Amino acid sequence: MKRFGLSANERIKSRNDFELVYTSGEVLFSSSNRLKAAILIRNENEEAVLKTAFAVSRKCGNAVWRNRVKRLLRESFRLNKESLKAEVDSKRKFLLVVLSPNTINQKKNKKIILKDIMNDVIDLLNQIRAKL
RNA sequence: GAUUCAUGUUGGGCAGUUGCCCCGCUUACCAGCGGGGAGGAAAGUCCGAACUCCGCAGAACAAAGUGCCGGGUAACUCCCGGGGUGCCGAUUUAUUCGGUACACGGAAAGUGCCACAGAAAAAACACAGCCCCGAGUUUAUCGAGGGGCAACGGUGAAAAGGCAGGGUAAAAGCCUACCGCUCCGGAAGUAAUUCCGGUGGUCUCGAAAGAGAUCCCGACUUUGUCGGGACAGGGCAAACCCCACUUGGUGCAAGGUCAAGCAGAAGGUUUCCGCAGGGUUCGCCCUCGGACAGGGUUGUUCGCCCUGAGCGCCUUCGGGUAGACCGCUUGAUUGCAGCAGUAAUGCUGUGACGAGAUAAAUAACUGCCGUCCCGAUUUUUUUCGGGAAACAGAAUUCGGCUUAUAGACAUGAAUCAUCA
RNA sequence: UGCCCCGUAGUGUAAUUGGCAACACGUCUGACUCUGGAUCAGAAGACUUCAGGUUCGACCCCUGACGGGGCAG
Repeated sequence: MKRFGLSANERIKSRNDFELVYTSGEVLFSSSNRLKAAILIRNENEEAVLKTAFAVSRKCGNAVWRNRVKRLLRESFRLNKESLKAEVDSKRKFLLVVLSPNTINQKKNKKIILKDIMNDVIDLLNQIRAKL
């Protein structure tokens, strides 16, 4: 397994998993309120599972902007997921995460770069780790 | 030379690290190596097709669309060429040239509408008015009444061909010349269309269309033939409509293959014993007793209690959900050259092809170079620091149209400045 | 991917054979009141989303953009 990779079986791909997260999960907000994360935690599981997805609503901006935000979210998650992964592996949790933008949109943040996203992602990951 | 606008082309490059998607190979479920990975609009979804399934003997109607003519094309609400009309500019004084815009069939098939104003808004019930006759009487520049007329007046977006002359009681295409319109004939052109010539009367038959006779005019093959308007009824069809032409519906989540789970159907299995009792359609069923199996009862054994069902299990079948795969990218493709054509485009030769995802990849960061801007330094060149780089993301595939686009380059127009 | 609807004062709605853009709330000014509210009187506020076209004349008809909303699988 690559250290900073994010391959297909680490991502949420089925519709059932999404409905699980949105119906029975809970929602966390970053400290600056710019991002939000919907998560689902289950304790008893044979093997540790950590799956992620990145969702951006159509109301935030056009297709180019939405794709860019998703790529930046994925990039910052990919670079900072190591400690969360170790926690999940040691405690044998089942964890689903969906990261989304909360207050940022294309009108306010036309040009968006990685530094704008990274700190909020790290903050959200720390919150999730505290919940485990 | 600068700025602005319009049109067209282009839409930064190289290297490294960390990642993602597809293909191939090595491996064996973890990886490694190699190759490839957004656009001119991928957008809007406004048209046209390919392809798919469904429907369909044929015809007609309905509905929708198109609408000067010819060509191109697989097809088109597209493109090219030509014509007409309007506007602008130049030339010039009645034409020619250039640019530009145009949904540009039919208003004489019918229906409808044209507010306000105006007498009247469509084959005029004529307001003010003009002219003639004129009872009457106050004899006048009066006038009941009857008749003729539509020139002139104001309104309006639009008022029933224009102008001039004749004509008349006053008038009128009532007549004439020119123009315009319509129609007819001839010529040019594939056609739209253009050019040239002509565009009178009387009588008879007929509902009309039209036919015939005669006079006149013109032409010619010259005594015969041919041709010869009704000056009418404005606009709107992006109002209904008429005419001509076109169109079956559906859309890759089309459609097809495999197929968990759940539900369904069919079949099999569905404990054994009793000279016990009863019933029987002779397959079997019910009751009782015993064994056997499973469960419960307290931790174990015995004992006791419950159960032995059409339940469960197994096999097969059809349809088919989740899911997987195919459709899925080489095609009405495109660069260059030649030929045909005014052009759109076509043909031939030769070369190229390098996305195929499906909660949806094509990215992030760093450095250097190139472009532009700002600041410092410098006579300038240079150097240093900071900043900017658009519109926008494939989703079955093509042909168009429309819209969005920083900077650079090219062409054209306008304005300003400088020089000659 | 395909399809449908809407756009009018600050806000919510009217206005159709095509003929003066209307109403309510809100805003402003004045009156009443010690002040405010309520009430009364009056006023302002629209290039009818934008750009073209048809027409004498367009919120209305046509074409193209832009924005918003919705539906189906």
